[in-house]
Amino acid sequence: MPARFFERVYAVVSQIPRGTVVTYGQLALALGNPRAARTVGWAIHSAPPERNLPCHRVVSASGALAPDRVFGGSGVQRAMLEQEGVTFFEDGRIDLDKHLWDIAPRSIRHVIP
DNA sequence: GGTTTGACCCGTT
DNA sequence: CAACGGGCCAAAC
Repeated sequence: MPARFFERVYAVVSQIPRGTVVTYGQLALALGNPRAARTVGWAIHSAPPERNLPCHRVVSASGALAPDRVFGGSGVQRAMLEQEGVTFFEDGRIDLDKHLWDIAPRSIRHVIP
């Protein structure tokens, strides 16, 4: 029985290194469903807090962060990322060229379909 | 079972 | 450049 989709999302998210970020679409692609970016977003949104996943390291394809309400305040997610060394453009978007994580198939092979 | 819901993505306007 | 619309998929109801 293959792990449920959400579980596979969590498995990959848990391996995102400090100081790097991943996009929803990138995650979906890595899991074999290039068009499931939306579902990935929902999965992360409903991730159980006790798993301590670095969900602040998941961003949109344009480098934009999640709405403020998600992390309970304006600038919260950005502060966490900056603490890890992630840099931003003046318009508030992440510098993806610098910090986007290259998902190595080796590091997620256990969740690849 | 069908319907609804999302922290999306991309092309088009 | 910003806004809009359609497509997409998995879980919850």
